[in-house]
Amino acid sequence: MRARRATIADVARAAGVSPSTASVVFSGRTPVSDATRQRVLAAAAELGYTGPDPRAASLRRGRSGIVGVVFDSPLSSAFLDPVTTQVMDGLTEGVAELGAGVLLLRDNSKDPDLADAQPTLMTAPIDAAVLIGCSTVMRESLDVMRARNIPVVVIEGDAGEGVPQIRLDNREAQRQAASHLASLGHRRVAIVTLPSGLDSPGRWMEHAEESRISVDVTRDRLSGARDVYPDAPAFAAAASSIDEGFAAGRAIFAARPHPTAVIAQSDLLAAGVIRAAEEAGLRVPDDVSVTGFDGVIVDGLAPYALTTLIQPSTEKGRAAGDAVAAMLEGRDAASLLFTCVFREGNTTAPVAREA
Amino acid sequence: MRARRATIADVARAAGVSPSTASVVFSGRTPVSDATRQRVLAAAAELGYTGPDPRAASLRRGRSGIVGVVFDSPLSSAFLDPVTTQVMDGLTEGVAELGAGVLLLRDNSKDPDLADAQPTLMTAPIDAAVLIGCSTVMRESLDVMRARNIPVVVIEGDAGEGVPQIRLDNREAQRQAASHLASLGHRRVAIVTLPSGLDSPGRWMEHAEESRISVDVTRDRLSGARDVYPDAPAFAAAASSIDEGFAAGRAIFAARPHPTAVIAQSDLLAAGVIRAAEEAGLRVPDDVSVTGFDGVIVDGLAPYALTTLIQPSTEKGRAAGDAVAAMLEGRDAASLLFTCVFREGNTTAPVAREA
DNA sequence: TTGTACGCGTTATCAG
DNA sequence: CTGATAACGCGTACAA
Repeated sequence: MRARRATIADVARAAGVSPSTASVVFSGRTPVSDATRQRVLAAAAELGYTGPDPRAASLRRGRSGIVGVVFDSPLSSAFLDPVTTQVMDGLTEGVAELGAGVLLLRDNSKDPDLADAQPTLMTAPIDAAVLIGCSTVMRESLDVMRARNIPVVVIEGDAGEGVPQIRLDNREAQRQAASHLASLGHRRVAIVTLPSGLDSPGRWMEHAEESRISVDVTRDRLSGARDVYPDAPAFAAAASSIDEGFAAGRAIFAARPHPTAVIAQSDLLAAGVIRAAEEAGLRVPDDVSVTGFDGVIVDGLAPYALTTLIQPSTEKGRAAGDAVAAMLEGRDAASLLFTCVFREGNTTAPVAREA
Repeated sequence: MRARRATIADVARAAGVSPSTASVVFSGRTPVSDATRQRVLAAAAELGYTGPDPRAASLRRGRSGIVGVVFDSPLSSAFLDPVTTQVMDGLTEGVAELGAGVLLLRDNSKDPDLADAQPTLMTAPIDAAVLIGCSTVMRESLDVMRARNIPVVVIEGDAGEGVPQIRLDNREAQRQAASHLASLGHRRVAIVTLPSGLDSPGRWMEHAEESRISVDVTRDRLSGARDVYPDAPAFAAAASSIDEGFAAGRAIFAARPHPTAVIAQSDLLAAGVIRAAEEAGLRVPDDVSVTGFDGVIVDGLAPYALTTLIQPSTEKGRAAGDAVAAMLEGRDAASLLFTCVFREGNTTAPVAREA
């Protein structure tokens, strides 16, 4: 057994051709006569050569075929959210056309302990980066990206000027749902928001706090609801999950008289709210209407079909992939604003006449 | 603006030191006097040099700091499963200590169309690979891995000899749950299995088919149940989800007399079965006992606490990371067999006396 | 269609 | 603590 693995040069020598010819046989970027191809392949098989070393190829080409995806939350919790999952789906698909794969990266710019151990935007051999939900951090890393000419795209976040954003018109969409409820006659409405970024536990929010919400999505959706219901009480959930929606719902239906409608900022929250309503002996939508947001399939929610806003999450991921591809080809990518489609399910109904 | 980006050589020249010294300043692998360090850093700042190019470093070092994770299902569906999510969590943590990150790879060895576009085990610059749930495919890729001396580890799958496996004692665990039901007096029991790999739709399985189940996990858990209940009817779900469990439950509770207990091969399935039981007017656990498998938190299942087998999924991921680390350091990694912990929740109870 | 020549940007090694 | 040297393995003009 030879100490050193065979290189393409060895193969070329064995096949009696030049290294460049052998290279071309493997990359297929130039026509090669069938005879030589066979010789090269045979020599490769003989030597146990299995193709160009990706590391060397990536240095030479200046491309690694890897796109970094940066999360601002622990990966474990990120993948709990179906929307993130779908975004990843679209993204992987989008970058696949580019011949690239996706490298999971965690934003630990605020956690210096881990910063060394883990690969980062700065140390990973990536051709481009996609930031998911970055709100404020990582300015430093972003400067480095710029200095290195590494394209960056942000999904639902703001990374400063020059960084294309893929976002949703959250405010307008949420306003639609609110208007829908208003047109059904609902006046006593409660809102369940996504985490606000202010603090962790689920709780009622003061009106004055709302301007300090640091999570863009939460703030924008709330604004949309406020356009219609300026005074509705808002409960900030600790996370986007059925269980947190359930907790919020319990708090909400403890009030007397109970609200006749609840605007939830995500489908998972809405599902939890519905459970809480059932627990409180309220029928949905007869006694209380509930709207969601996202349009994801909530496992186990059947037979309800949420009235919700269907957001094109997979398309957002794809768009990010496309944007990255464009920038990699030297074109520049514009920011994109997606819109939601309102879907009326069976969880909203006209407000019951006050008996 | 200069056409070519500054390299470490430029920095060294500007700082009046040798390239190797400059390199050492950035890698920190050798002590450097404070004075020189400052000079080098200053020169770097001056030239807009932001650190070594990861691609070149990876060629030289022979390490890219990337571990590939190969899924045998679409990424979108893979991340729907909480167990996979947790495994990923442990894995990312495990490889982080190695200073590595995780590259998502899809096994498209049976789908030649995509095989070119997407990066694969063969073309991605990875230091090691972790296969999740690989059952039979990818032999070819595996040979290449071996030829390249790239460590491979498999989680809940079999990649042939020489490839360390991280698995669960599925059979023994499931037998425990079955024995628990037996000790509670249950005789009429139904089983809901994970997908069998035979075909997609959820349906009752013929006894004869069971030997042909191609998914290891499904087969092993079924064997465990069969050790106690050799003749219980088995319904193969189309996927591990609450909705599929619900469908299975409906089929199961349509029978008269209905089973007094259901063994589900996953918690999600169990949650769906419970829903179906409720729908059929059966109380859990009074009228029917249900056991799950995995010990994950099922969002929205409260107030039930499943009787289930808690599997150390995060630890499995971590173990895979550790195994990879070991192999990368030249030590060899042994296969690992994890065990589950039986947890009695409030979804199982003694069988009701036949009235 | 094939071969020649060179550099991609770094870092290990070892001597000073 | 610093510097000289020599790869790492490949792709691609360009010429033949």
